[in-house]
Amino acid sequence: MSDLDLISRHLIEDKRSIFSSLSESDKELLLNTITCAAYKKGDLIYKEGDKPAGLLCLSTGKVKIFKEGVGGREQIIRMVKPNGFIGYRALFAGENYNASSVAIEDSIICCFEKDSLFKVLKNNNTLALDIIKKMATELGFSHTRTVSLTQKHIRGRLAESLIFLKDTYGFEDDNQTIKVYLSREDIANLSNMTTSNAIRTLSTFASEKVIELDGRKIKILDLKKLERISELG
Amino acid sequence: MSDLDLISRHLIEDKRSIFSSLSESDKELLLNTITCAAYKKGDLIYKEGDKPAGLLCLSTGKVKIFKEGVGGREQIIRMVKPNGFIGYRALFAGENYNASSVAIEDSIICCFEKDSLFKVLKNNNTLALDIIKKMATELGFSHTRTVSLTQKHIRGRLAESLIFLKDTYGFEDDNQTIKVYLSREDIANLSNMTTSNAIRTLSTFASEKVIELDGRKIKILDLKKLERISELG
DNA sequence: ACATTTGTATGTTTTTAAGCATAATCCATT
DNA sequence: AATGGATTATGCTTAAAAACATACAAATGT
Repeated sequence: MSDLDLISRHLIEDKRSIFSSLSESDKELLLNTITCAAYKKGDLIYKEGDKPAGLLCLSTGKVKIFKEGVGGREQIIRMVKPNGFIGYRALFAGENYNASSVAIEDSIICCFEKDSLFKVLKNNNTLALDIIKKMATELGFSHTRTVSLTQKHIRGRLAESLIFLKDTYGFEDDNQTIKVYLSREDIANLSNMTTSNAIRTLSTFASEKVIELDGRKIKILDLKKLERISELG
Repeated sequence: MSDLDLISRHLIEDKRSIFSSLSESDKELLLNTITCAAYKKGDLIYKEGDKPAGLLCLSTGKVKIFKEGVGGREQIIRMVKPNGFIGYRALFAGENYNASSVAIEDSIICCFEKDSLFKVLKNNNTLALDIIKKMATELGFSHTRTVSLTQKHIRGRLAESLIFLKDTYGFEDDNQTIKVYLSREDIANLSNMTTSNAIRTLSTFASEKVIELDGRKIKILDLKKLERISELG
């Protein structure tokens, strides 16, 4: 059995996978039509307007999903971690992608082929209900985010983003360093601000001993304070 | 048969309803546990933190859905028109509401009881897939809106909101007047700006002959121009 | 019919964050 | 090791929108 076989099998068999409770034959159907690919850091996975070929699932690595707005300025709308889905919204809406996706680390991504997936989906109500639940949760997240990004001030937005990154990717072994290494530009695009302001505000947080900076490494020194900054707006 | 019976039956039987293709017995199950209620303009339907009792569906009237943000400032995240669902996100996510809902016109709202609905949903895959599609579309809308609200300037945001209201509620018989009558404050809360700025910018649009104002009545005189303002940001 | 509140309108000031400029630093590649 | 390009850092200026202030009109309740 090849490495990629193992990888795709794991995506389905893992007990946290929404596919884990499928019948063996359904699992086989999905496995037989899955394709996996490796992406280098910075590689484009898909861009706005592309047609989804299936359901993408991140096996290893990290991925950002963003929309291009006014004057090409990008807004990151989601960060994906291993075992997370990529671009499922467009697939299920029957639309082309209206966001773009780029690997921010070397990544392996598997694609569940569309027709097989829908075939399985038609006969598995639990799966459909799981997807409904997943999307409803994501929609709630999106609404919350809209309000934060529009109403909070720069400090609040940046603090929220740092907490979001911590919640998504967790800490390194030191229990302080956020386990993702973004450029200042990406942090800005996540937090709806200019790169200069992201840099400036990060420095301010560092001088206030809320965080510690070392290149792209961000240590959270005082989570309580960061949460207070986030809530204050 | 009572008026309310007729109303709820119509919600299910109407060919555009997602329930129209259900079996007669499933329809009966839903109908037997439905409850309808009348709301006056300004009435609260539910508020953030409330627990959903079922799937709300607007029969007649108009409803706004909004979140409270920094300092109680509200952001309208959705406007509902007849036959539209209200509060389905929280229900399907298995969460309490994280937005509030208020009737902006006298409205009749029916509630499909939760357990019956899920019973029907478990045995109707097409229905589940329809809901997935609906939510995926809504999620796309939310992302687009996030980018508009954060990146566009005031004029662009207001123009977009006016077009959105036109697309949602349509025109009066004159083919110009937007068929919804919101306070300046609601328009502001829809467009992420202060009430003063909504008033000011509406006046500017009127002086530029893009729209015509008469109290809460808004006539779109030059849709092309409005679209251009919206796209420019 | 009157008072009271709520909503609309518009001018002025202040705050916030974007925009722009420049320098230093870090990387990648030759 | 040298070069060029991207990234990070920081100061300064400008633009955008919020905040504030006031006036007036419309709706609501007594």
